[in-house]
Amino acid sequence: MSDAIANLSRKEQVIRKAAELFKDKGYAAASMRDLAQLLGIEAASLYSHIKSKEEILRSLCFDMAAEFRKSLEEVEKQNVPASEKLRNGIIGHIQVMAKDLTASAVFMNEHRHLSEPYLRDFLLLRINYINRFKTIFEEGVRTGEFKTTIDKKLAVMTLFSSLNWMPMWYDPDSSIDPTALGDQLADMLVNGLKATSTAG
Amino acid sequence: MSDAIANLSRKEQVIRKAAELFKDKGYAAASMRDLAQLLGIEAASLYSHIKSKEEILRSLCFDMAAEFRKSLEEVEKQNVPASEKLRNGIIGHIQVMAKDLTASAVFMNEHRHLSEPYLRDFLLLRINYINRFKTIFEEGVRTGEFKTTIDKKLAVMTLFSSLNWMPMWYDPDSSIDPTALGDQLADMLVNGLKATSTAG
DNA sequence: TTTTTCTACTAACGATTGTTTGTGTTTTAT
DNA sequence: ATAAAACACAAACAATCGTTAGTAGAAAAA
Repeated sequence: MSDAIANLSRKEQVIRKAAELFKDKGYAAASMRDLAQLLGIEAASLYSHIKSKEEILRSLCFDMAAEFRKSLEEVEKQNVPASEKLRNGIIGHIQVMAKDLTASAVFMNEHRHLSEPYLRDFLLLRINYINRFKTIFEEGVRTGEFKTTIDKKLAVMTLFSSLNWMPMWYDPDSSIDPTALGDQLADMLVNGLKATSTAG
Repeated sequence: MSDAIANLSRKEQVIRKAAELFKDKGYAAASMRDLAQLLGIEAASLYSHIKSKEEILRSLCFDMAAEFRKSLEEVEKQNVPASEKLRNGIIGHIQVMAKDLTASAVFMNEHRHLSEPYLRDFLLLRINYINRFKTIFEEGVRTGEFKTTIDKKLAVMTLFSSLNWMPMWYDPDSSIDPTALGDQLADMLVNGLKATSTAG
C-alpha cells in the first residue's frame, strides 16, 4: 500500500475509514458492509479488529473530547485578561479540530448515537467543557471586558455553534490556514464584523 | 382528543410527530414503527396518510426552505445600510426558526438523507440563500461598514453556524423570547462581545 | 521449527427495516 | 339512505442490519 494511513495499525485504519463514512452518511445510515467495502474486505472481517460498531464511535468521540479538554486546560493556566483567554480558547479549539476534521465532524454530529452509559459520560464532559468557557466569559463580563447586554447562555452557545460547524464547511486546502482561521474567528466573535469596533 | 394538534389533518399530525422523532433520534435511526407507536397506531396505518418515510422528510425540509426564502426576500427589499440589512436578515432567520424549532432542527441536521434529485434541489436552495447573505455582507464591506480583514466565506459560514444551531439549545420557555434572541444574536455577530465596541 | 498473532474468509443467525396487500370500520358528503 | 372518503388493522414481503462461529493462510515472535 502507498496510502498515508498504510503504517497505521489495521485497527486504526478501520477507525479512520469509519470516521469518513460516519461523517458522510451519518452513523445510523452507515452499515458495517459499507465500511468493509471501503476497506476492501468482508464485513465479518472487521470484527477481527473491533468489537462492535459502537466501539468505533466511542473511540472517535472520547478521543476528541480528551483533546479538547487538554487544549482548554493549557489556556486556563494562562495569566491574561478574560478576553485574551477566550480568544486563546477559541484558537485552541479550532486547532484541535483542524488536526482531525473528520473525527471532529463525527464528534459533533454523531455522538447522540452512543448508548448508555457512554452517552451520559460524554454529555457530562461536554457540559463541563462548555461551563469552563462560560466561566471565562463571566470573568470578562465582571472585569468590564465584555458587554452585559448579551445573555450568557446565548453568548456561549453561539460561540460553540460557530466553532463546531467549522468541520462541515472548512476546506483544508483553501487559502486560509487553520491558525489564521482561528485568529479571524476569534476576532469576529469577540470584536464583531463592524469596521468601527476598537481593535482587539 | 384534546391535544393542540388535534384539529390538524391526520397527515399533518403524522408529519409533526415525525419531526419530533427525527429531531430526537435522527432520520436514519427513527423507524416507522417508532413513529406509529408515538401516534398510537400500527406502522402500516401510516401509509394511509403518507406515501413514504422520505416524503415526510421532503415536506419538512422544503417547507422550511420556503419560509427562509420568504423571510430573506422581505429583507432584501428594504432600503437600508448593509449592516442593518444583515441584522434584519439574522432576526428574520431566527424568527422563522422560532416558529417551528422542531422542523428547523430536522431541516438543518437531516436534509442529507434526502435522495436524489431532491437532495440536489435542496442544496441549490441552500447555496442560493447563503449567497444572498454573502451579497449583503460584501455590500457592507464595500461601503466600509464591515471590516476587510475577515474572510468572506468564514464570516458567512460562521453566521450560519450560529443561527442554525439555535434550535438545538434554545428553550422556548426560557426567559429570553425569540425577538430578543434575534436582537442579541445580531448584535453579538455584528458588534462582537466586547464592551468597547461602538453601539449598533 | 514451532508457536503465536494478525488478518481475512464463508456461511449463517435472529432482528429489524420500509412497505404492500387486502380487509374492515367509522365518519363525512350527497 | 347511500356512496365515498378517511382511518386503521393483521399479515406478510424482501432486503438489510450488526454480529457470531468456525476455518485458514500469512507474517512475526519464540
